[in-house]
Amino acid sequence: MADTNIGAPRPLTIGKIAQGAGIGVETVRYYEREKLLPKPARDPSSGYRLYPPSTIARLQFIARAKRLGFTLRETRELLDLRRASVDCGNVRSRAHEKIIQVREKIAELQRIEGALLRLADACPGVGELDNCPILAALEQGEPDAD
Amino acid sequence: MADTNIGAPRPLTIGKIAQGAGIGVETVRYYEREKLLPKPARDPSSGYRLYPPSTIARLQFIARAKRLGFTLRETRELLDLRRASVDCGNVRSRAHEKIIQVREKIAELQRIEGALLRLADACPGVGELDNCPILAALEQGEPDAD
DNA sequence: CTTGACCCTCAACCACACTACAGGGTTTAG
DNA sequence: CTAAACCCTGTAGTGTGGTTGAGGGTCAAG
Repeated sequence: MADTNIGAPRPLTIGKIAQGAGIGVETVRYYEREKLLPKPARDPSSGYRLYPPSTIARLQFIARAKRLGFTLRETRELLDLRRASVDCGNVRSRAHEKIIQVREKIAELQRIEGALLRLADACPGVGELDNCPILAALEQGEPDAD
Repeated sequence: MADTNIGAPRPLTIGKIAQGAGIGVETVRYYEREKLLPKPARDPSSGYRLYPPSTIARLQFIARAKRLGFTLRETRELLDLRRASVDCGNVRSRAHEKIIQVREKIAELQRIEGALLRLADACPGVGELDNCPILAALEQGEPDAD
């Protein structure tokens, strides 16, 4: 009875999508102001915002990007890649920039992961941890070639 | 003449380590207040802070962690793992928590990377990008099992 | 021995990303 | 029909992570 009716978009109110994404209603309105969400349709009589269910996924994406150290501005740029379908070459090069960014983050996390693993492994059995060469790895990355 | 004299720690002033790490002098003092850096030695006559060169690596680690979405508090916890050498079991379990955190971040970044790659690939040749299933991937992750 | 670059403390200020009212209208369950 | 639960706009406040400035002392070159 629910999945036979695919023609209807069954729009959700702001409270529903906020709850679905695990964030506050105020935050959703904030993201709209900051252009991370497009302006939604409105109920003509009440003025209530009406969202397609896919908005929940979009909000979850924003939350994930945030946890990964992307600013809202950067996250908006990621989301805008899909909208800029007019100029494909541009999208490609922007996407590649973002891919490089993402790969750098992954590499840095992997270095931290390795250091933490070695740290956890080395711990029981040694008394002097303070000048352990393993820990130096935690504090050293590739030299910045900026 | 430089590497034969390993006995001398040749301490650096705050300006030098800030420049070495690519951050501001004020930020270094801020990190000291926030206990991400231990209180450094001081020149007895001038009161100037004197840092061991390894401080630069520590600051670079902080910068990296920040870019990866760790808060200063979380970064301090990472750095404190080495200091807590007293209680090894504790260090191990804390390190494992952090490893799990780091692996989640890596997995999320890899999903984003994959989505971006497919986006860049799919771009030239199609006219309608808006309801492309590839883009749905960018907006969808594993359901939160929180 | 001065002048400019550097350092000190302390306090105020800033941007970002929310979060919480105030003061109102709407919807819905009983 | 009323009361709770929801929604609206707008403005103000919060926490984090710095940044800037005032008012001063210190060091290195000429």
